[in-house]
Amino acid sequence: MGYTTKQSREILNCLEKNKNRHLTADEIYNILNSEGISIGRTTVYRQLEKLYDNTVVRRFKLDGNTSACYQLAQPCGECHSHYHLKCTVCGKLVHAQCDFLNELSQHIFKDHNFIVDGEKTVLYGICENCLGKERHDD
Amino acid sequence: MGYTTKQSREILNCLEKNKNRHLTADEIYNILNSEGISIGRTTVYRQLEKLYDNTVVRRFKLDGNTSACYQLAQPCGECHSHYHLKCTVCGKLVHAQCDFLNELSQHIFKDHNFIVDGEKTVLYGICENCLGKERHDD
DNA sequence: TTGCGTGCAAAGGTTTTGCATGGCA
DNA sequence: TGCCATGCAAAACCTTTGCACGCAA
Repeated sequence: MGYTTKQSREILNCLEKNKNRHLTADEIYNILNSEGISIGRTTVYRQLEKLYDNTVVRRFKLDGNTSACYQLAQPCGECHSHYHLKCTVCGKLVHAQCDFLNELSQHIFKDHNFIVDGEKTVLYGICENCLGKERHDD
Repeated sequence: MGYTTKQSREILNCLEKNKNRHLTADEIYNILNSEGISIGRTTVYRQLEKLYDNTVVRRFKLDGNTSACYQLAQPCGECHSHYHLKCTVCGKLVHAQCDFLNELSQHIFKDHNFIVDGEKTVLYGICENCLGKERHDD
C-alpha cells in the first residue's frame, strides 16, 4: 500500500485532529503549512486520493462549495450504524448514533428494492444550534 | 423575477423534458445547441443560478463528478413526501413515494434535534437493476 | 538500489466576471 | 426607453499530469 512518508503521516494526523469536520484539500494544505509543516498541494491531493481509494476517508461534494471535502471514514469505529447529518446553515456534521438507520435501510430494501449506502449518504437539514438563528440570513 | 427570454424558456423546457435525470450545465448547453437552439454557456450558468436561487431547480454535487447537476425541483409536485434515491452505479434517480420519510424526519427531530430537509437529501446506494451486475466493475 | 513519493510548473476542466450589445416589458 | 439578458473573451478556481529529484524500504 505504498510508503509512509513525513507528509502522508502529517495529513493523516491532520484528519485525525479534525475528525468532526469536513476539510477541503486546500484547507489541509493551509493548516499544515501554517503549522510550519512544508507540504505541496499536489501531495495533499495525491495522498487524499489514495486514502479515498482505500476507503480511509470519505469524500463529499457539497452544494455551494465547489471543492471536495474529506473526513476520516471511521471517526468512531461504527459508522455503519450512524446517520450523517449535515447542517446546511453552520456546516457542522453530526454523527447520530442510532439503530433507526437499520430500520430505514431495511424498509428501503424491502419496499423499494434499493440498498442504501450509509457511508455515502448524508442527510441535509438544520441542526439545533441553528434552528433559532435561522431567519438572520437573507 | 426578471425577463422571460427565448433562452430562459428553452432551458426550462429542457429541464422539463429531462425531469427524471440530473443534467450538468454543459449537458444542457450541448442538448440545446444540438437541437439548433443557439445559446451561450454563460447564459446557461446564469439562468441555472437564478432558478436555483428561486428553488425552481435542485442542485447536486456528486462524488466522482466535478460538475454540478441540476434537476427541476418539483418533478411530481409532492417531493416533500418522497425519498430521493440515487444509484451510484447507473446514476438513476428514484423518487420513492412513501410515508416512511415522515417517520424518519420525526424520529430525527425528536431524538436528534435536527430538521431534515427532504428536498436536499439524497440517499445513495444501489438500485435493483444494478444489484445483479455489481461486480462487473473494477 | 529500486521504485514510490514529492513538488514545481503547466495543463485541463468547470464556473464566474467584465463589458459591449441585444431584446423584453 | 430603461433595464435586464446575452455571449464573447478572459479570469478565477479546483484538480490533475509531466517530469526531475528525493527518500523509504
